[in-house]
Amino acid sequence: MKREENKSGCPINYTVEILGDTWSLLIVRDMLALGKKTFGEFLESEERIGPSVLADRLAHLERKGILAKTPSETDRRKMIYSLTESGLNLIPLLYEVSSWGSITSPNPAAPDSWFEAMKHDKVLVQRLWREAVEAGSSFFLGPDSVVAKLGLDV
Amino acid sequence: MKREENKSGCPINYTVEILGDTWSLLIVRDMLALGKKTFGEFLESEERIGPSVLADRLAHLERKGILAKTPSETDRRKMIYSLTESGLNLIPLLYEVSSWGSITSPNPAAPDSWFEAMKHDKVLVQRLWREAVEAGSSFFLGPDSVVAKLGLDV
DNA sequence: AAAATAAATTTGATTATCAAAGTGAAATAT
DNA sequence: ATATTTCACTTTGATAATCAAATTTATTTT
Repeated sequence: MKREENKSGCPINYTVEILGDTWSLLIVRDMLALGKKTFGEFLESEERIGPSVLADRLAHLERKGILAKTPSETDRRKMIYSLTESGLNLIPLLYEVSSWGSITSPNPAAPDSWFEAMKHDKVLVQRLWREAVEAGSSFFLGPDSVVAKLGLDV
Repeated sequence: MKREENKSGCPINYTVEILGDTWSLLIVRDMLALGKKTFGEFLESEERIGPSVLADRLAHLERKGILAKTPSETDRRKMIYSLTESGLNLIPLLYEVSSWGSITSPNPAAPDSWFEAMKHDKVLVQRLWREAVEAGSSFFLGPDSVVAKLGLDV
């Protein structure tokens, strides 16, 4: 994938040039859905991304303004990755990516609470998702998670 | 991109493994937004896809059940590509891809009618978009286009 | 002081992508 | 009827991305 080009000004092409690869959206998913924040946590993803590709994708997403990197205050080896405003704005997109995969895949594997959440109004779920992340939680985890607010996974 | 793998059952990963590349969503865009149907029309896209990559992506999307290929009845050289039900179901995803690109890109280039449409209720626009394609039109073109139904581009 | 942990980087092989040229069948023009 | 054009690809050879595995450097824990 010859990245960094500017093949056209089409907004769809813009998004695809930033996120159209195998790993970028999975990293964003790990942040938005599971609250992952460190290199080591991303390395442990279900899909087994390698460290060289991970480092490359994180640098790419940082340069494109999707996420930011700050040193941990408690452990100076660690870097903390967090989403920018543009990264948070990916919630509706990620919701539709997950939704299409859920209805199209012959055997989608996700927590039951995801499939339960899909039965609710999508605008509501997407708003709760943003509020969860802004409060330091994520879709599935934390006291302000979508799962907690909707009373799923009880 | 080592395609055809099954790295996990995650619905997001499922979608990304099918559509996570530079060209697949642009082909779907050309079909849904502009009503393109033939190899030659896709070749003329703004982003200048080459014939070898186009042939590969079309075969990929056909094998994944996003589109179908039938010989033209009027010209036996031509193949007509059309979207399947799964392909039509990409409308909400493509809408969000375009929406994120529109608010994130520093200089998005699209017809004014797209930006006008974004001001309307997204569920309405997505429903009109599907109806347009089902009626043989597309987002921008044809008597049943979204643009026509919303009275944009007058 | 030694061992473990964290965030990457390096290496060398495999795979995808690219632009440019070429192919064969069917339609159109002469 | 013949020549030319159109159309949907395929082939080719170079460039670029991706991969798993091993290594490096700095920090933290034992």
